[in-house]
Amino acid sequence: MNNQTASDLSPAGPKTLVESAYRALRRDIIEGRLAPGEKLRVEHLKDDYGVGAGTLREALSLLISDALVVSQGQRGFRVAPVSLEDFEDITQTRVMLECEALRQSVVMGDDAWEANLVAAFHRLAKAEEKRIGSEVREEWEERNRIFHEVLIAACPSRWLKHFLSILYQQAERYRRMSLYLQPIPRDIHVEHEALLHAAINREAEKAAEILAEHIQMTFRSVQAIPPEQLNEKLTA
Amino acid sequence: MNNQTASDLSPAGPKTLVESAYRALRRDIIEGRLAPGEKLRVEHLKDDYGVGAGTLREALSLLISDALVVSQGQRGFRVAPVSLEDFEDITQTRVMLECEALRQSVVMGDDAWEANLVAAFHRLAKAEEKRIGSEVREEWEERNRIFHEVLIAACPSRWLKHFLSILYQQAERYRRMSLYLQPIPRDIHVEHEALLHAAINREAEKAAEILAEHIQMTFRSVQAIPPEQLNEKLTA
DNA sequence: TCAACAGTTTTTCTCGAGATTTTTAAAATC
DNA sequence: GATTTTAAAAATCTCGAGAAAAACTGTTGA
Repeated sequence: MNNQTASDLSPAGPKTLVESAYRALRRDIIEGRLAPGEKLRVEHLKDDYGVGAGTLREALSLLISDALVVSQGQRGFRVAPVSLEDFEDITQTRVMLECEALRQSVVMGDDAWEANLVAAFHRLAKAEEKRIGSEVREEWEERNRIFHEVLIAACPSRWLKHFLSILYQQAERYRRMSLYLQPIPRDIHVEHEALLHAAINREAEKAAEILAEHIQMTFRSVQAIPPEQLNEKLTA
Repeated sequence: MNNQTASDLSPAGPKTLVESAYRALRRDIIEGRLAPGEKLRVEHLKDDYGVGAGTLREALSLLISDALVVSQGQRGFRVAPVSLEDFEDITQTRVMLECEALRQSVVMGDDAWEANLVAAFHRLAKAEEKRIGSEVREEWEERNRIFHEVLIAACPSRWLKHFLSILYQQAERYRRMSLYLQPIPRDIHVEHEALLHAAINREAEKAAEILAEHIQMTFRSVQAIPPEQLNEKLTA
């Protein structure tokens, strides 16, 4: 392991208080319990998360890696703001990087990779069947992330995968805001299935095209939300 | 400003002790005074940098954003290790991102961008003339960075530019190791000049090709160093 | 000679309190 | 009434000391 950042810090369970505070905060930001642009007052938050002030500051510093928190010297920390322009940028950049990673992965993946991919798809499909409930929602999110991860797992570039993990997190934050109001009906299952088959059949270019469409569709579904409803959420 | 990370934290002077410690540490890692893989003992370093333990820990946490420091829970911090494979990955990823950013920049840049580019090139050329000295070396590094920054300044993607600033820092670290031993004679000035002209003439594709070659050349010059000499530096 | 173990030392992690700076609110001046 | 000044309040930033974990050392036993 050569380059490591906060987002993939110790795959196992959290060993320190800093790390569990980091995870709890990250979750609360991505899932919107801490609103975009909101001020993060250390003195208040340390009680909420049950840690000391220094510990919480350290956790917030780690969240800067993920661009989920911003800070300006002597003026404390804030939840990173959101905007439609930012989400468009995230989407475009992600399309570029993830498609390239997928092409490489499809070319280089071995049998074990194929097996992992089929397994990940199966787990995701199971979660998609009962996608209405709110507690299965978390399960679906997790499995969707893993499916995308496994798709590009055979890509040899650590840096590409590192940047993608950051972009995925960012996109998840926007996606969660949109799911309440989802206007465009998408059969995500069909998209994932097409992606799986193109990958297994080693059709790199076709897989990349499907993936690009898949990622951009999520942006469009947010874009299509009437601005009035969005502004409640997007307080950039 | 939407997404901000440690690398571009407060463009002005350092306002807090955390930030000056962060900058001093970053400099010492990039310039090799803190060796790759070296353990970063907070109790020792706090004296060297004249800050408290908590403050130093926070600075180290920020350096994780830049992938210049790694940490494993309960086992402290280390300088990020280096390897030829890592540098190759950095190079490839950088070629991909920086060429795309340059294409967009060349297409979208206005007159002010052209003017900045010519100015940045001129300052760099001045520093290249007297490139032998060791104190002008720092000046050259700075101006080289700015030239590359201005080249892609007109690219509208904040995320692309953000990732590139990280990769540039990483590459600089490797480049500094190689300059002592530089075996392949390169006329860097000529490369920069060709880059400038292609950009000004709005030849996006040609500029991208020159840039790719330019970036890859640096990797090859490190690659060409005999492994024995390298291993003194690359202690991965 | 090597491996396992126990005690010691070092280091990391964590917290609470004090000094600066920013923010807020009220009073004073134009 | 609006702007500036002044004072109080809140928040950030910083440090040093104490608990928990890891690393080291010398010893014991096979």
